[in-house]
Amino acid sequence: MLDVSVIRADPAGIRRMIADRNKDPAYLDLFLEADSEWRSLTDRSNRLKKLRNEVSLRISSMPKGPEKDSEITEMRKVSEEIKSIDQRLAELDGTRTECVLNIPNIPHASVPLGKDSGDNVVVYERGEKRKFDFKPKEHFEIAEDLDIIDFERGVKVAGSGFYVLKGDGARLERALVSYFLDVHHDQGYTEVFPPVVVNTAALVGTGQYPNLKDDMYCMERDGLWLNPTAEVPVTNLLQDEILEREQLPILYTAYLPSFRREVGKHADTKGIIRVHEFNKVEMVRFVEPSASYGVLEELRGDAEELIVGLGLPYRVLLLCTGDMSFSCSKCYDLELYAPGKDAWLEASSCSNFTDFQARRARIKYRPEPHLKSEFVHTLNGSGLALPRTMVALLENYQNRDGTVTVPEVIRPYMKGQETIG
RNA sequence: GUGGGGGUGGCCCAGCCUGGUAAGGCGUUAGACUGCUAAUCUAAUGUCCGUAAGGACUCGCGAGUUCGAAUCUCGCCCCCCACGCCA
Repeated sequence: MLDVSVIRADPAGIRRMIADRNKDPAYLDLFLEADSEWRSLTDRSNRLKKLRNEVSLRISSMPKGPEKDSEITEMRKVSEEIKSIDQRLAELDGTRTECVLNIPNIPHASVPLGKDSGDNVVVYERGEKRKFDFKPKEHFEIAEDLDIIDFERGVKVAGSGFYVLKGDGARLERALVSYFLDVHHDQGYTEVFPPVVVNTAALVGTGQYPNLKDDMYCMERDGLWLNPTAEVPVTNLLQDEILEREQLPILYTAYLPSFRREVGKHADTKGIIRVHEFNKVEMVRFVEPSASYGVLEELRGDAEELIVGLGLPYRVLLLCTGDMSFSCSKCYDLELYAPGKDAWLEASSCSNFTDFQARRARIKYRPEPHLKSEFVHTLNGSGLALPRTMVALLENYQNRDGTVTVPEVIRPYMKGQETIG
């Protein structure tokens, strides 16, 4: 969330920003209204409390008698008034909080203005698209022919949008996860394995709640949610903490299944491009504010290293204001080329959240020892999402005879196996 | 799940029975003093409102009683110990 003083200082600028991001400006208007009443009532409540504090202290040393009784009667009335004002204040504060939680982060100056995904900018494209001397198949054909993905049985045990990896498919998935984690380890990340479920406070912290609540699975009975991305549990590991400057930067990587309801999304019914549960390796960084935009480039490089290692063609997109997600100030998408489908698949999203998440989750650090603490900046990026990596890999490495060559960097994780099928 | 103990400022800890507006210590920073360091002394070290002066809030969270709640009452959360159950 934004610093309320930033909102108060330039409401018109914030209104323009919200429009650039295709978000609802109603929360801003409601905030400004509630905030101004909240401030004046806060002042009034404080004055009455001051009076009560003074008189109460005086009462304690007064002798019994009519004078004391009348003071007590008077204060009883004051207390009632305070109570009713504070009730109204609580309502107003609730409104203020709700509003400010629904106002998006401010885009960085380098982010292109744009309406939707059509206005995203292709920064560059790398890796050669392979020339096929046969018609490349789509991933689900390859996988079914090799019996490494079972779609029907996934539906049987969990429903549509779930699938089963089998045999070399399951082994390949596990190998990819290990490869990703090992590369991140060498890049300086500390591996963590957090809970798969998260509470509502954690979702508020990273910004998925309230605006994405319909996209997540909720276990109402226990007040828990299935994480939509490891970003949520990993970033919130440091919720409510004050770090010393020497502790920064902190780099975490995590492998974790992620869950999305995908309501209202156009269904890619065939295959594993859009599913309800998928594995993902995530990178999360906590850094000093002045470093964050430079670190975003590094983070993107960390994800690209995986793609280059796998030998897959890809491109880098800089998202425009209208297409960026709610919490970030700048975001790159990495898209893998899938020749069977002849399409670019988003396999990673690398974002700088500046202090937006840190303020929601109260993650601070002290720039100077024991002086005033400030919010850190948080960043995260996928490295990488498994299903789409799997799709790109199967389609790029397929052979005329229906087999799939295992990329060299993956072979050590599959006991040296060179082909599947 | 049951029983017991606990949650107090950046950290530690007193106060709770017996209500009167958070004591003390540590760490750190600044100043003073001192050849230097250490020690010592003084001050600062949470959030909010306010241009400021100033004020309010803050004792796990929420509600209640009271002129007044860290303190009393009720509900909830979390941690520790023991027992129970269990992959």
